[in-house]
Amino acid sequence: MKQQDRATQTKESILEAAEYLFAVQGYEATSVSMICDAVGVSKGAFYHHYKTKQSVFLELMQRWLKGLDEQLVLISESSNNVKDGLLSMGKIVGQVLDVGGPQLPIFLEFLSRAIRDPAIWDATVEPFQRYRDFFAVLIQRGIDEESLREIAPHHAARVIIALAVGMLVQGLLDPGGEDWRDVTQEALQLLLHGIVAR
Amino acid sequence: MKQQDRATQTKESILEAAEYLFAVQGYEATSVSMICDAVGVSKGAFYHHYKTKQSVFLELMQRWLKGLDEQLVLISESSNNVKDGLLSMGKIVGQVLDVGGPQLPIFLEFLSRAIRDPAIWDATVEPFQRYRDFFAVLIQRGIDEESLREIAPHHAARVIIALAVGMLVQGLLDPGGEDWRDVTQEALQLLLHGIVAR
DNA sequence: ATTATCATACCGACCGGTCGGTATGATTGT
DNA sequence: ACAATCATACCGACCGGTCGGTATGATAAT
Repeated sequence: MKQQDRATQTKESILEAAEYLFAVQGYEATSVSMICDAVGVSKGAFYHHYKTKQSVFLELMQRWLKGLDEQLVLISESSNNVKDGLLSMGKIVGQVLDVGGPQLPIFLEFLSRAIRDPAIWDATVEPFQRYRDFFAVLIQRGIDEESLREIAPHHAARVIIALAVGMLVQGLLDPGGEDWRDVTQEALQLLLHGIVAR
Repeated sequence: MKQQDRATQTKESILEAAEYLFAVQGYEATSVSMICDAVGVSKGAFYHHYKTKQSVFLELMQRWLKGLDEQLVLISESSNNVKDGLLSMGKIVGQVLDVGGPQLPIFLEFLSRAIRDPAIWDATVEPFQRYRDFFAVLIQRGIDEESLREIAPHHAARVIIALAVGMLVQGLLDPGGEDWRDVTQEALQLLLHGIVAR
């Protein structure tokens, strides 16, 4: 293998090990040495590829958010009907929950660190607002095509986000409890049609 | 002042300082020494009243949850109408958001530590399930009195919790952005009546 | 006098990060 | 083709500092 290839391979391995360890043990509880041991490289190698421990965390987060982005645009493009689009949005939550028992707690790690760390905050909040705008546009489209009631798109978008985040957190705290894909799907149904009697 | 009074005073001060510092800086970033300095007592005093640093955290969390409990039963008793009860539930979120800019991030701290720490997990998840049951009962009551559609109470309860948690998280990540009491209130309205056109 | 309440001094482990050095390709001059 | 030169990738010992927690003694209330 070429030198450069092996280098990127090393860098990638560090990232993967860090992702796993951060998820299982948390950011603070995971030392740089542990990551190095897991990969089988030295601390020198680590600091050759990454400036700080935090920079690894940040790159991890940006990948995660990028993945969300891609799934969102995929759904928005593949569904012409707004209502169905919203419903299949629920599948994203299911997918996120599916990928990882162990992979998932890193989501909370992202959030809790975002509050304190300005660099992390920038990388977190900005996409969050983008997601909100995304849903707001989607809902406005639904209103225009008269498949949705005349509601405030921004507020409804916040509700959608809240639902997704809340489901993720619950799925996190009660792992074996339910099939959260179904629950999220039904949650969207409830939101769509209301729970009050007619 | 009597000796015992001064002792409980000290113990309480430690708890308050810890709450503040945990919220502002996070659990790990807050050292025992910092707490002691903030209170103006020695480490000996700290470890006289609390077995470990974690035990302080745990007691803090139990108080927090107990406060939620009390507000919930208060609302359930004060409102005869189920629909209004749900709406005023939204006020809890508002209140939680109100009490603290700086006090609030500790909520995420609770969550993220609950995943890793079994002792914290026990103290977190059990109340969570109790809240869910609480709402499930409330919703069932609504169905019985025919003010709500015939929906699955358990699932709807999860939706309510998700909404609350999601709103808290959003309020956390976007502090100056909105009046989250209004948004939560409107979110409940949307959930109640649905967003789909009739 | 005894016990609860605190203060002081200290321990051992561990942390993120640095640094001098090496081993091994890649590049260039001839 | 081959050697000289340079750049990249990596090693592992080490540093200053911090952490949670402890051992022991002083003080003061009962």
